[in-house]
Amino acid sequence: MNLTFRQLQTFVEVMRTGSVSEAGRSLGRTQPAISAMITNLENEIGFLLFERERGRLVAKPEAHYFMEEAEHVLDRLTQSSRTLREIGNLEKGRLRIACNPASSNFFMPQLLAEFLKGKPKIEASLMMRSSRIVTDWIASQQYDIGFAESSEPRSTILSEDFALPCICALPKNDPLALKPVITPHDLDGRSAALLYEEHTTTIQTRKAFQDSGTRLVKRFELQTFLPSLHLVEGGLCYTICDGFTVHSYEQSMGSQSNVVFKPFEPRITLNMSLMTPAHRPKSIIAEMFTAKLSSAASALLKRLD
Amino acid sequence: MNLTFRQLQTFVEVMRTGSVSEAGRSLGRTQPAISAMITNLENEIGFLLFERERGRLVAKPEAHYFMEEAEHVLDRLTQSSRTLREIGNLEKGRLRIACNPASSNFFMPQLLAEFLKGKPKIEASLMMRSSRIVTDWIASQQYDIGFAESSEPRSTILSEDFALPCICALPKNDPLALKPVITPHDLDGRSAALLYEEHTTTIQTRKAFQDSGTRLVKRFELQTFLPSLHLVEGGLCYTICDGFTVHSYEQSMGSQSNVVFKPFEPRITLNMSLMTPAHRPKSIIAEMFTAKLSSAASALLKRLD
DNA sequence: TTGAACCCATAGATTTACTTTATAGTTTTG
DNA sequence: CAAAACTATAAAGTAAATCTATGGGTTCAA
Repeated sequence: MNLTFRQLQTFVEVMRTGSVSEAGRSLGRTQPAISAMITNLENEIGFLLFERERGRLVAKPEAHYFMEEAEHVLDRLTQSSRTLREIGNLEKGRLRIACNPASSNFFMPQLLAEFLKGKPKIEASLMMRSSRIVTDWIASQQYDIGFAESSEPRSTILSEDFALPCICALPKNDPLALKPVITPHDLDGRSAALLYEEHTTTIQTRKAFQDSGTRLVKRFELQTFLPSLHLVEGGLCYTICDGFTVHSYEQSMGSQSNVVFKPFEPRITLNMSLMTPAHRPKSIIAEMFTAKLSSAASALLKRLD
Repeated sequence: MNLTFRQLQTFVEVMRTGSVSEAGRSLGRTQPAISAMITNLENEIGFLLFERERGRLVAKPEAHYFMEEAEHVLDRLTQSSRTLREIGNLEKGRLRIACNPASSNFFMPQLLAEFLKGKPKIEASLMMRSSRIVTDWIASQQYDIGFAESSEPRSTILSEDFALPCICALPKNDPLALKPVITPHDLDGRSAALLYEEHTTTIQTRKAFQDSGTRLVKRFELQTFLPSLHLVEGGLCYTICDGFTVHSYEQSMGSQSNVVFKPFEPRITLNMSLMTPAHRPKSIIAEMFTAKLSSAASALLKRLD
């Protein structure tokens, strides 16, 4: 016995309308089509579902029994159709994102919020971890999308890289704020806020000062750049921070900030990677968000230049 | 979007086996058939379920999502198929039977037990009530099958009638036990056990004695005949009882009984009706049992003659 | 590196299943 | 009693799924 969707649908409609002709009308088919399909169904299951009395169909008790089953099946099927349509329309799905602290303050949450607008059924998670952990999570396929500082390429990770220039932050009233570009000479001997020594920005900054024979004075050592901007605000130091932090600060402060951002030469870059697990297909929703993230990162890169 | 079971089945098999070719083998179809059906499914739902990587199919996350749905639908469908098969094999169904007291002792329960042998999923009920109530229950379609003393024909009831001759019960050692047929003259003036005056057997018995000018001496009045046979056993009376009671007594006593049964002339008949609701289709199981009951009643009728 | 054995996709022919049209027999209805 | 329901059946047409045949790609081992 091999039931088909068409048979169930036809049977249910005949039961509901109580007539072959009416079912045909309601299903947009002709009466003989319905009649033949019911006859065929009966032959297939091996017993009569209806009795033909005076030219009409009368449902046998077995038909009522079968009716419940058929309706359940059809309900499940239409539910599946709806689910598929939702997936196709990007209304439904799952999105697991991990990012590093710098991008987690404003950049990523803003992007995600915008992306999820009008998609209430998307189940999304955004986790903030160190870049090393984010990378591991992508390699182990625990997350769909990772955005963090670049590390050694791995075969298990597909990544798109962005070299984001770091920007020098100075107090608004600092005379240097009038210069279009800041160099180590401008900052010779002044108090700086830096990250821990192993961080790529710290290493690059030290090298820049060393190469130009100027003095880098570390007055503050922090885990992330964002708090350092409040120190700059207070005139306590300058800092050369990443673009995400600039973005975060501008978003949170608006125009009434007491800090100005200036390009720094030589370039100190923060290499960010947009990572996805290799050897595994991406969900449609993940592909869409990856594209959005990629273009947002490019836009930020362009703005920082 | 209009999903078919064939599509779901094909998709599920491809997911399970992880390959179009393997799914084709397992489904008894060719690889191109599967390939085309998957492509078609993808076109219909509007997004790709698989990625084609180096000549292989790799399921996208959406496919896993869809897989659960598809399996649910198919599970329900195969369950429905099984239910239908069970109904077709008379393994499943419902049977509501009502019968009068006389047939409820042995006749009906034996018949039902035999019928239900090997049909554990049949939900059967057998109720004993007066013939009047049984008839009402059938007319009101509360029961599928009724077996009771005949009453006036009703348009709401289909019935098959059986005129069962009543049989004279005598003590084994009674000289009359040697006669092949008993008549009112043989019993003139002897103690009898009868049912209540309104009962058809009582009326017919009285008339038989009256017509032959002999005396009917009612020593016992009972609701049913079965207890009267124990009085006959004790040599206290004779009785002219219905065939079901004879059947019940023989079944319960076996051969070591102290009662003999002899035909009685003129005939006293108990009219029984096998009733089913008119204007409503019978279930297959009810039809089967009706047929069995009909032939059992005919057999009993034949045996009593 | 080359051939064998896999894999999947596509095209054209074929088969199958379903539908429509046409028709006839019933029953119900006005 | 005629008209308008209803269902069933047969024949013809259509759409969908399948098969055969083929080609291109990958993997594996000799």
